[in-house]
Amino acid sequence: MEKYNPQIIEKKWQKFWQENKTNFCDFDDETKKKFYNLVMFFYPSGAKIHIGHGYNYTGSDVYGRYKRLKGFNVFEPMGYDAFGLPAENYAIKTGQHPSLTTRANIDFGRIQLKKLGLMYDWEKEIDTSSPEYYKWTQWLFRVLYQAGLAYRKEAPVNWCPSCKTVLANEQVIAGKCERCETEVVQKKLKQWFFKITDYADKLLAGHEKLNWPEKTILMQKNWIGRSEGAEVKFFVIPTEMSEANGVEESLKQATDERSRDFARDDNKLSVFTTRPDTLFGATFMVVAPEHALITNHQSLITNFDEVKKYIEESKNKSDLERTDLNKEKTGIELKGIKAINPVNGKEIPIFVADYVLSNYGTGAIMAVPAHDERDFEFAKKYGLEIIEVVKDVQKHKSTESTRAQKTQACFEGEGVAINSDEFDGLTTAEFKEKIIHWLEEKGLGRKAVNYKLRDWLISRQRYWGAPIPIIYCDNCGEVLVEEKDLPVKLPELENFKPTDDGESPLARSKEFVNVKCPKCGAAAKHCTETMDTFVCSSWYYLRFLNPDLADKPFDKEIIKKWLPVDQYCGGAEHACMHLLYARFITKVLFDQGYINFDEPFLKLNHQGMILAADGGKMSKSKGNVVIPDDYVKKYGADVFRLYVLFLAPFEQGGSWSDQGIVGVKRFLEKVWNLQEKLKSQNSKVKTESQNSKFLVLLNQTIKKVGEDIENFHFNTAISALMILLNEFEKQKEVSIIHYTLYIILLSPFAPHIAEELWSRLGHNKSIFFEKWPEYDSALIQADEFELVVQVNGKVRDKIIVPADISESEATKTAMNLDNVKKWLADKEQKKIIYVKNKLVNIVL
RNA sequence: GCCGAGAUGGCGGAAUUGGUAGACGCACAAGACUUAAAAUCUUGCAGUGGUAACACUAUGAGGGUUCGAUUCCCUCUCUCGGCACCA
Repeated sequence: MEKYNPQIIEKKWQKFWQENKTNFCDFDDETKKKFYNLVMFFYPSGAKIHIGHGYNYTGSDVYGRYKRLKGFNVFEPMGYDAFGLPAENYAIKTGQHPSLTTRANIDFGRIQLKKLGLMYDWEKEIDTSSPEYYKWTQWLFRVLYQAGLAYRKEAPVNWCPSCKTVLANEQVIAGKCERCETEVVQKKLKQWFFKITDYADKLLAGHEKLNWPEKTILMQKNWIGRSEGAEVKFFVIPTEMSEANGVEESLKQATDERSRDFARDDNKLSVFTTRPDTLFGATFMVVAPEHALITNHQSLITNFDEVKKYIEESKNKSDLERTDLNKEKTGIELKGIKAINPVNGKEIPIFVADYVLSNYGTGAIMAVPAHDERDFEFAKKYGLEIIEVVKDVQKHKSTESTRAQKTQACFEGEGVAINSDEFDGLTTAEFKEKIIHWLEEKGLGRKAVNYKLRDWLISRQRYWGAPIPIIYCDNCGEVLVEEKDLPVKLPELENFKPTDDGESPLARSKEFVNVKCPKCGAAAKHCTETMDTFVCSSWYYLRFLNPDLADKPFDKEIIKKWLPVDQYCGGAEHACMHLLYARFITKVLFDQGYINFDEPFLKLNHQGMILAADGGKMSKSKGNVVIPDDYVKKYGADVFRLYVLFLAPFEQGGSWSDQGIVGVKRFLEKVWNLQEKLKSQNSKVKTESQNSKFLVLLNQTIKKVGEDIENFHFNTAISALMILLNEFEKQKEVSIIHYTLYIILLSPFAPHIAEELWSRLGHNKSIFFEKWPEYDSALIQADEFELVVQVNGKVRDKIIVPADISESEATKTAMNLDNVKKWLADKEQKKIIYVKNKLVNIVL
């Protein structure tokens, strides 16, 4: 018999699949249940398909092939997320136009993917950078705009004063431009946002429906960061006013003056707090450097120069730096103005400090140093008053709790109110409810919900993206491009590098920019920004079902039948961004009546990361990047597929090893050689009952492999297949029936060799038209088992006993073992623990 | 810093409604085959002691609950993913 030669058989079967359209998915097939098996599509940035893709796609493909054998009509598509910064950078680096490099990368990627033997339906390919696709990304922008969910406001961007370009966060290394190492500054630009915050509660509620990893849902929940509390308004008064008239009088005056106009905020400082019960402990206030209060009160602030300098300095710090608890907090008092604590009329100082962020809550806080660690630190540094208002009533009996000691000076937990006038003695929960009521009555505050989630900034001052379909007209303002005028085509620019005034490269094309207003016909300017690539990828799963539709984004009937996605597979790093954006867009399309479901991905699985052999990350600079092609060439795709899935639990990932891969190579060679042991059709089939141990293992393996694939536990499924193979090897002859079952079990993992062995049994059709085997539940239980005998919880002996042994019989047998008697001696037995089918534990 | 996950032999890993720690594979060692090597096959393989039977130790560190803890609880250390313009 010839040797196993993957190079020949893999080419043969890949050709066969293509010619016979084996993987074509007929959406109208009514005979089977649909199964939409989606994997995060490929980003053709210039880096080739690497091990990470190979890992992700193989795992998902094994699952898809298994589902197909289980009788589903499986749809498994692949496409290209082709817009974005890395693709643009690659083009700049190679000096070619991104449309050319992207096309080349896609073509190469497709060849690489086909070599891995993935079950993709190549007739449904999509490319987000094609006008046929981004026409509908622009259509999506229209949907959001018309629903009042797209708006423009000022927001800061990273700006390199030397390169005169906007930089992505990735291009800023330690506060400096990655190219010229100039200090990066923040520059404000008017930019487009999607109002994802309007959907915060819907996004939270939707989690109930999802069969997703717990941790992913938890991360999204924390990212959305819903918290309940109160909005409280503090009056701001000039210090001289309180000095002249006294606090009470000036407060009264201020209240009288403003009472008719509560909404006017310029003389009030509004804060959000989850702990309104600590209001009596608020001894100072802090505003973010960006807060409007500062500019509004510029004339009153006596140390404005100093304040201005501080604001300038904080501009260049990232949120991460600003909120780092380990860094010493800085701040400046706003001299000349004071705030009045609404609950007790006390006059308290106002600071500006960058540990308060402008984009969370109201951009200002009431500081309660006795009960918040950050405020506590700040108060100690600047010598501010600390008033304890919550007593810890929980008995901390453990003396070793270092946390309790650490927070002794600053108790952040819940307890009972003290130093809070008539509220003393209330529990935190009671106090919260009462004080909110009190504040509402006095018009000083109200119940409020706050979210960490921020609106989605979609503007990019970049060339390689979908242009935002908006025209600015002097007469009409923002005008949405009509649907009939879509797509707004990306102009073929020769120079697509960012311009030196912060505008998008699209501003270079006069033809693109100078347009007529669709409403009034006057000369107008086209928006030159492109959309965040996440917008393209937020709806791609819809387009796969109708990649060629020219007059609409998707076909309602097919959508109805095929969505939502049944299984989605991709990296956990997408938990808070792509996965949240796709859910948001889906909910918007649902609310606007375009689709009939409001969650895109019912079930989700993540793959881990494949690390280099030394356990470190793979990187180009280290030269340790593993490219699947090299291994496919050397060992074949089946070996590659098996090895990536065998080396670690799928959701965890692990390190690649050039040595380890030979193990699965040997495994497939053994499977191949099994052909020689096949019983000839004529030989008398011996009764299988003689071999009952083998039959038990066979049935156990069918059960385990199926269940493991269902749970994405591919490594243990492969291990079970290896164990069964080792048993086949011990046999003189292998029954064709068992062999047939085995090939089917192996086929999702190693489709090429399975097809070849299958056809050698005389079959004409692909093995993937077969049925996944059922196991015989009567045959998965062996008739004897190994009983573990413990004394005081330590294993002292093991014996083989019949499966139906009684407790008393088992105990009696166990106690009579020499090695057990030795330990029992003449000691008294306190109790005996018996675990059925497992163990006996004698406790002395 | 904040949010999330993880740590088991020389290596990748297995085992969790609390019940035999180390399945399966790699590496390594010995043997068979061979003129020889490779490949293949057989056997061994957590550590310490012992010819062995067996005993003790061991799942990042320390403590706790339990007849029994890799699994549950507390504290700590380290590693990884995300932190909103990489996608």
